[in-house]
Amino acid sequence: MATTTAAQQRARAKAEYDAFLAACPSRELLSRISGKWVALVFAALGGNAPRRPGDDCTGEPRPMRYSELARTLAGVSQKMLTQTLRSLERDGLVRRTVEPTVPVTVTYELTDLGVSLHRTMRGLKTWAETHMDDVIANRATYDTRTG
Amino acid sequence: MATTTAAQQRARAKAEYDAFLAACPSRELLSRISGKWVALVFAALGGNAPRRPGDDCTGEPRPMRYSELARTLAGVSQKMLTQTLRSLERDGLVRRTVEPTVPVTVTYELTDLGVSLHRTMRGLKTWAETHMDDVIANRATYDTRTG
DNA sequence: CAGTATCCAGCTAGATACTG
DNA sequence: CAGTATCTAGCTGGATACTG
Repeated sequence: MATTTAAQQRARAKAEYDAFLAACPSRELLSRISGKWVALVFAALGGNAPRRPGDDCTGEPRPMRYSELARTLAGVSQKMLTQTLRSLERDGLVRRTVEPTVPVTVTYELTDLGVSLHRTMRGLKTWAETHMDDVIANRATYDTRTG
Repeated sequence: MATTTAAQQRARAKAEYDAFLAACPSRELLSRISGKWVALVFAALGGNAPRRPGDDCTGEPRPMRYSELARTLAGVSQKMLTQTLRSLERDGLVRRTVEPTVPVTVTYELTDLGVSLHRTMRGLKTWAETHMDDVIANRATYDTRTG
């Protein structure tokens, strides 16, 4: 009988790897931007969503109010919008400004860090627009081949 | 009383938006690459993981066998490794080759499409390595400010 | 060697209702 | 207007055991 079982060795490897994964900045970033509404909030605050349906996008970052974001991201629940904005604020990607009017006025805008991340994410957008058709086609082919 | 209730209007907006979201290539791509093991598989097959702990990375894409991948991605379960590889194969990002030896030899390698996506993802990696420290610091500041 | 099959915990996100 | 609070369904990923 070995001094460490296979299960123990796997548990140790897992613990080490979990630590590595948790510390890995790329993984951290991926989980950051892959939230369901994160990319949409970036697009809206980054000026890549039309102000109104049908309008052109300016491509210029601009502040937006909570209710305007809620309208632009049609379908988002209040809970998820607030949660998403809060976590982005916590990470310093979005700035939240409260004006003490009655009722209060709250605006959100991208920080410099947020703008920089938004620019990086547009590389993904470009790849997606260029190649996702191929991916979808590959899926269809695979599915018919395998029944 | 209105002819459509607020709940009905929201449901309609949600249905439309869900369709938009499902069709959005960027969202599709994000969910594709944000799987826990996807980036690691890309790094391994793309030559950005050391062949053995301590080795330098070649940066050259190369085929790897299933067991070699399992060793490189320490901590991955067989289920998740197989599932990840299958889905990448389905999307045409990874090619799976079976040699009918006894027992069988199976190798995985990036396709051209996979290499192209891997290159795009390195933009994220660069941003992460440059800026994630700031993000972590921002988090800490936010947490102390809010208690 | 390279998988399948089954079961289960934890997390993400949505629905709904309420408030300073 | 801009939230908070609570409950819950569904999905992702992990543990474990078995196989051509």
